[in-house]
Amino acid sequence: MNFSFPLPPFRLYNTISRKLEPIKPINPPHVTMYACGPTVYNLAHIGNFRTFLCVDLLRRALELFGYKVIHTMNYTDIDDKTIAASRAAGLSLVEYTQKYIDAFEQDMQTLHLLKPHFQPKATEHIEKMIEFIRQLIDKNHAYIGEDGSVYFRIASFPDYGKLSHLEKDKLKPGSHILADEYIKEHYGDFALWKAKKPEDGEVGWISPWEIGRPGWHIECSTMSICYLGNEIDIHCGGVDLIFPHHENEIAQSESVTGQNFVRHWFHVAHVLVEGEKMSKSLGNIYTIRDILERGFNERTLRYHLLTASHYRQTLNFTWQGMEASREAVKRIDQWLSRFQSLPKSQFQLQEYEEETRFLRCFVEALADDLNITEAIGHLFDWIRHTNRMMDKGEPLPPLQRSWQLVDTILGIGEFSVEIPPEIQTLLQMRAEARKNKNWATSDRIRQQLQEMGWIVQDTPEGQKAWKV
RNA sequence: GGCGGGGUAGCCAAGUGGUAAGGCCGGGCUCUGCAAAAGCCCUAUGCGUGGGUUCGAUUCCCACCCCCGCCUCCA
Repeated sequence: MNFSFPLPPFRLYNTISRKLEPIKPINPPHVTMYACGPTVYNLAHIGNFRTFLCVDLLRRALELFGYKVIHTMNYTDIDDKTIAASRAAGLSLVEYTQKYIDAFEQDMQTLHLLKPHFQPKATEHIEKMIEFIRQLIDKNHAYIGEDGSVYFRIASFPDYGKLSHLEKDKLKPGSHILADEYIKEHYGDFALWKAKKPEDGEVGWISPWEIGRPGWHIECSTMSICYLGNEIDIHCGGVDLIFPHHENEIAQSESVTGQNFVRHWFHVAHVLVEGEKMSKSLGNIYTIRDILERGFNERTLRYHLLTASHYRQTLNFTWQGMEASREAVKRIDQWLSRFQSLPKSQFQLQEYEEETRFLRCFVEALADDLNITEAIGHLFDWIRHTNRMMDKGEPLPPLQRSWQLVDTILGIGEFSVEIPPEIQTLLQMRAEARKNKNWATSDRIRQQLQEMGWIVQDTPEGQKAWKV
């Protein structure tokens, strides 16, 4: 994308420094980005997708700024939950998780998420994890517990706690301390390899230690290094992963490589539903499909999860909020439909100061820690401004061009309706009736179309129809 | 207890040391056979509370009150 103005530095909040910092890629223009993906034991919910949507926004913004992003997102397809759920379903682990991987990919498409370049599965990298753990043991960062599991020794890593800003000496066992905790040297030590237990059923891999399976954190370290290198530019995830997951990843990775693991830590705040945390007992865990069933389309959902608040701000999901977003998307659609139906001859202003100003503001907002909320504000200013020009019949700048740029970021797609033949026929009949000022027939057809799920509007350019 | 985030109009939400973007809702007008859309106008002397610094603070400092998250496997 070429801009007629200089691009500002791209600044992003870095969890580890707690400051806004310019992106400094290791090998510009490439940016290596790893995102902790879903645990595939059920359908992902809107909270999960809010995070992935923000990661997607980050990627799109970086690409707009000319960076070549290499995006990796893993699938956690082995852990307590996947094992338990697959056994309960009477399926093998792979059969079971594949079902939810497929569902997740479908949902990603629904929400117009760009496909990551790599989507590795934990179960396909067991060998590499074993090698990784072996190195940790060799370097005396890990030890074998009495139960045969392998644990990371946090005392061996002086920087432990640098991401979450927790002091390892102050870590105290919580109420949910596990029965086998006494096996570990320090309650902060965490499992790299888990020895097989009866409840694991058939699941287990042969290793230099007991038969078993990898701990959770090791997969991300292994796959991040495997696909993107010892040090990467950006590592993403939900805020809940800061501790212990990402803290542990740092400890493992830096202990093995002796290098800095991640330059920029990007964390997305959580979603609440009607002011409350999503939970099974409240029955307020919504999946993408749940939202669509409520009659909201996927573009509204994407728009809402992306723009209702800044990514570092908790998003309180409400139906009222969804309705507001639906109206906002409709307003954008009306504007698109309006200028797209104008003759080419009306777009005469190749150079238009106001357009440049708008694009500049939009881009600068994004460069300022992905301030999408502000960027959208500029978009609506631009919409109002150009609607006014259209009202007056003034020459217009090439609106399609600026919209395309904006939609590179928003990803809510073009407003395009495929009108089925039967609807087309009714519209023609109505147009005919209107020509003869046969209002009764005109209104009857409009009513009929509405019952069929189509809204029709009369504009100076003729009828316009779209699906509810 | 430790660490962090937040309290801005009916709802959502940016933001700045000089006097409050934007969206939704609501009201008025214009346009229109009607409807819808669109445009224009209106809608916070006010930014949790109390002090302080300042010519001036919602924005800086101090104290206090609420809400939320994390503190071992939840995005």
